[in-house]
Amino acid sequence: YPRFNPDPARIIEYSENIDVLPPIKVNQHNILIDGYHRWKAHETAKKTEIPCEVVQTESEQELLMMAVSLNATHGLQLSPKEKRTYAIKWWNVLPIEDILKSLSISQSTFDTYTKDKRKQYEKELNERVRELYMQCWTEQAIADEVEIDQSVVNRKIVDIMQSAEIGDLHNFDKNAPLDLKVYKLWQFQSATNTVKHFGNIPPEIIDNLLYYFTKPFDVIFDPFGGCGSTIDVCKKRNRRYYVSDLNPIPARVDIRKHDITDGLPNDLPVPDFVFLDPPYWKQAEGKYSDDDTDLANIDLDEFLRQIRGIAKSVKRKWRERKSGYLAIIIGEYKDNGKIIDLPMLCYDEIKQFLPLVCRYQVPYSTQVHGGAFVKMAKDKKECLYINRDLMVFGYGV
DNA sequence: CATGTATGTCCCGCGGGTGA
DNA sequence: TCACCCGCGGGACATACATG
Repeated sequence: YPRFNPDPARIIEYSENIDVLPPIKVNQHNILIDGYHRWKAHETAKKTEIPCEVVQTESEQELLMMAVSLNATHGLQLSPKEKRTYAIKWWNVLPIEDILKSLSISQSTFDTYTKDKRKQYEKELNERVRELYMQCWTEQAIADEVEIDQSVVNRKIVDIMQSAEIGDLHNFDKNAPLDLKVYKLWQFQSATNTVKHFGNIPPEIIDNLLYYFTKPFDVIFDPFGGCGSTIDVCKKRNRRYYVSDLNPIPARVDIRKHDITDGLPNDLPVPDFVFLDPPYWKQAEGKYSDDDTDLANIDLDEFLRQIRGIAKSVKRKWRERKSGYLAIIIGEYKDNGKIIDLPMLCYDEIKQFLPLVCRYQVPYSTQVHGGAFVKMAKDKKECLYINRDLMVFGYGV
């Protein structure tokens, strides 16, 4: 029943004239549609029977509609407040003509009732478009998702970029503090990401890379997404991101599932910045997955071949425009006491396609060598590595 | 050639204003 | 609150353009 506040005086008035009241209206399940006051009047007059008209209703919605429209045309009209509530509730759910008719209000009244709701809806729509655009969805895919035309999406995106560029381009530090590194030694406190995932790196590394090598709305590609810290930083810094992983963790729906050993994803836009934080060879064996195609589980030659393949296909993407950066963070690896200089080996592969731009030292924030291993190293007169190399290849714009 | 993006044009509907 | 008018923004559609 649609009315919020019944009128007691009306009930008493009706109860004194029980015999002349028209029948009330219920549906097939004895749900009251029309005649609440008449019904209450019968109760007040201690009657056990009441004349009824039974109608069929298909849905909850139809039932409510019928109740409201009957109410609006006779007896006590719904108050404007009640009408407003129903107008807002039905907007974008029912055809406008039906709403206008049931509430017996004009288009302009309906418009003023629903103004706030429509504004809110528009705002949410734009936010959703922006979100999907930042996740590197194509305009057509966004259009399908939010059920508007591609051209509309295109114009919305132009708006978004124009309105954002003023502040964000030059004030990197505006929204969130940046732990900026001015020397080529990038040491940070610890990995702060709360989601536990082996091999996750401090997000400050990506933050600094974005500062030095990218601008707002650049496309950042991270095929070893892990726990998604790249996404968090990109969101903060207004960068578009395409983050994938062989086995995305369920908690992060915005990490795409993709096996980078199959090549670059075919829906990847031309990236401006590629970030590689690969699980390297047997150091992390089995810690990511048992999948044979996981880079953590393959042998050294195959690992290097994959790195080479990524560099090659990334360069192909940049064939036309000759701009973009590829960064890789990687440390040495010890195999039965024998040191494998992975950074050098990776450098050898990547430099065949892209020139080295810059190289940083990134110390591990946690203890990486056990006591026994340190002793063994001392005995064998060997020094132990304690940092990763962060190498940036590519071309400036 | 296929896919994705931008643009020109038409037109609906919304907002705002006014008077009843 | 409603009817009416009017101006304009934004959405739909078709199509041109860009890119790999």
